[in-house]
Amino acid sequence: MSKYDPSLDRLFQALADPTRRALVERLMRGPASVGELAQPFAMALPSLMAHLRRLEDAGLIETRKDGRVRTCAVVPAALAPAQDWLAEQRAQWEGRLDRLDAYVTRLMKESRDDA
Amino acid sequence: MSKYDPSLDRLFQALADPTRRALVERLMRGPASVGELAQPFAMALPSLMAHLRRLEDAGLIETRKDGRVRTCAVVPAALAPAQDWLAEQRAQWEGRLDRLDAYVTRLMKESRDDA
DNA sequence: ATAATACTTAGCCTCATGTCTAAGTATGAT
DNA sequence: ATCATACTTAGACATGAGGCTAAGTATTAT
Repeated sequence: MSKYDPSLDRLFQALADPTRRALVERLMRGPASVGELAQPFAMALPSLMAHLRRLEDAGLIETRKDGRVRTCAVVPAALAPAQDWLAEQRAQWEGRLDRLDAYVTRLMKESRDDA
Repeated sequence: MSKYDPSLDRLFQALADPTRRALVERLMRGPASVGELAQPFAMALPSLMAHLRRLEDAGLIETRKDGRVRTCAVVPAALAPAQDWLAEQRAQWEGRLDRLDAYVTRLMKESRDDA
């Protein structure tokens, strides 16, 4: 488990930019066109498009072009690998605490038995 | 909620690199010296040190130098903001589904009443 | 005092990222 | 047919990221 997964790289990297996180947050409330998405940002369109491309590469959004309008929608399931990795780390940590706890408990029991 | 938080940038960015994720995974099993951490990686020490610095800047690890040995330990709580952001997105999405569901339910009810 | 160990610092290199402007293409409206 | 709209593509540019080697520093061992 948790071997090297290049898609996790792209996923975390996609989420590491405030503009892209804002785009995801916006799309979680429903699909939108590129123009609508761009509107709140003080950024040239091509720059924003580049962010959308990165989100799409990471699998976080899907887009489709109808006529001259491209509509973007979030793919919430794409967040799962990130959540899973984080949860796995927490589990690892908690397991470690449990083992420490068991160890200390055993030590205490032994010292009591020795006494 | 979920205004722009630059520390999330550093956190996600720190997790976007496989070497750094591996370091975190390793440290979740217990503290280690720089040398011990470096051992499994085919990478010059300074390169690895740079990764450790990034992890430390992101708050994911803490280090302390005793004599000539620097010991590194993970700070599991530092993962929380990432988990929280992800959970918030999921909640947003589910809220959206709930509203959709309510809407459809209402439509169906109305069309039944109309009939 | 010398030498080995365990990092550290400095500097270089290449590629990736984020941003821009300017020009191009495809579609919808008139 | 012409024009406006909604992206798209291309190219430039500055900065940051990830890697290396070589040389430096502080500790510990002999």
